[in-house]
Amino acid sequence: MFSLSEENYLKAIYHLEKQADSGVSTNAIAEQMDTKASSVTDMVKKLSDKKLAIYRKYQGVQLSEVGRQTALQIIRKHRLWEVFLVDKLNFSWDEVHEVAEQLEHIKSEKLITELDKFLEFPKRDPHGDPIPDAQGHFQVANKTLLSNLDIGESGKVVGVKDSSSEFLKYLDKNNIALGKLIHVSDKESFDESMLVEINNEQLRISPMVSANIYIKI
Amino acid sequence: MFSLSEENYLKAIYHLEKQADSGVSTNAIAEQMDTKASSVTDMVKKLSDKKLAIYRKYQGVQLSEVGRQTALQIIRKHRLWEVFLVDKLNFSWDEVHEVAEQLEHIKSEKLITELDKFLEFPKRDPHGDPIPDAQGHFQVANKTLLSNLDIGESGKVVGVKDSSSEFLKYLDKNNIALGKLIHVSDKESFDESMLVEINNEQLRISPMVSANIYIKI
DNA sequence: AATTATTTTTAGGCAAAACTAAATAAAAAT
DNA sequence: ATTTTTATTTAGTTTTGCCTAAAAATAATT
Repeated sequence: MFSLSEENYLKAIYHLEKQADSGVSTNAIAEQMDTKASSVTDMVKKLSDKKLAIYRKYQGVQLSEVGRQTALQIIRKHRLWEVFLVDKLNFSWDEVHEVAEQLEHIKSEKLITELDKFLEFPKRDPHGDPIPDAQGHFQVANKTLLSNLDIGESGKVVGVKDSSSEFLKYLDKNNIALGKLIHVSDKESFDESMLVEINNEQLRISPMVSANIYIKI
Repeated sequence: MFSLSEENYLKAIYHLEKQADSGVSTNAIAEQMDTKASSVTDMVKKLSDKKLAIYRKYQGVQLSEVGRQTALQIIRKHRLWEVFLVDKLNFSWDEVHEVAEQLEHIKSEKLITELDKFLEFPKRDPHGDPIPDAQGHFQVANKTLLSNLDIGESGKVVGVKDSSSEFLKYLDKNNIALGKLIHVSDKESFDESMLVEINNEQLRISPMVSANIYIKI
């Protein structure tokens, strides 16, 4: 159907579209994919020819409906495999990304249908991200970043924005995990650091950290 | 490490080496891989440069020790995934090949170690073929083709030589499966067809069939 | 508004892995 | 021992996806 490279571009554009509201820029894609802008231009033309994206020179790209659906199905596979790795194969949440990055490209309708069933239709991946269903539908959680909470507020950890291995390991080390209750005890105005209570302990966290933890109040 | 294409060549050469005792011919590889002889020559040179194979012009190829080990690890992955698909995801033995063909190229040491553990260290795949361990060791079963049995002999079905979907479906339809006892009641000398007893029923099978079922006496 | 800086695109190339067609070597047949 | 057939290799192309360097368009500054 689509090449590995095409699939990766669709995924990257999908993720970038969530942030930027206008068209996604060539440079943004190049950075995300760790490639050169000229390579992006080439591929974006190809996606446009295949009706997977809408592209106007110098104006950036958007996914077409078909492109969006395709991207969602790749994300679906990625996240289901992540659940598999963590729930069944003893991977930790900071180890799954690379492998899921490969597994998401395996082509088999039955494989993914059965995997979904085998995992009992999980709704979220190990990082708290929603898993689209076969129709591309998924629940958008109403969550905010921990950095948005005011002193005295509390909520439950429901996701992470940065899911890099380094950040996840930091969270593990400090016993911050999905589902945990977190309370904002104090906020330092000059550096935006926070004093939070979690696991009945006080912990000081930098704005880098609080801006990457999703909370549901 | 190695490209998808390189891995597929190593696997093909490995399988062909089992039959042909001298070097594997360019044409044999081309046929197996459904490609052209000239493409094979190109790749075989590359494998030779990388010390994965020993190649002398016009004399065919053999795998080096490294090449053999690499091939065995790909086969290990292929067969473990087949077990996973059948045991955990409700695939039937005629549906697994294509998907395992893709999954075998996923690169992750941990993935395969944990998958093996999760499946409780299976020794054979759904077609009765042995699964090499992490060191490339595997049990060679002493089995013969059903076509080699004489009238009056019996044995247990332990494998298939042809594992094409068509053949496996034929076996399913006739209730022939791994582990079943089979008895040779009669053999027609002029067309080599056989009358066998299986599941307490008499069944006439052609030499095409009896030459593709492995039996342990 | 003109200049400068940044972003994006074009043009031309490269490597991998395939192909076709032609040339050469090996094997088989006369 | 030639000739014919078959197998293999070489040479030259193609496609995909990337690259660099130069050109063109857009955005930012003065």
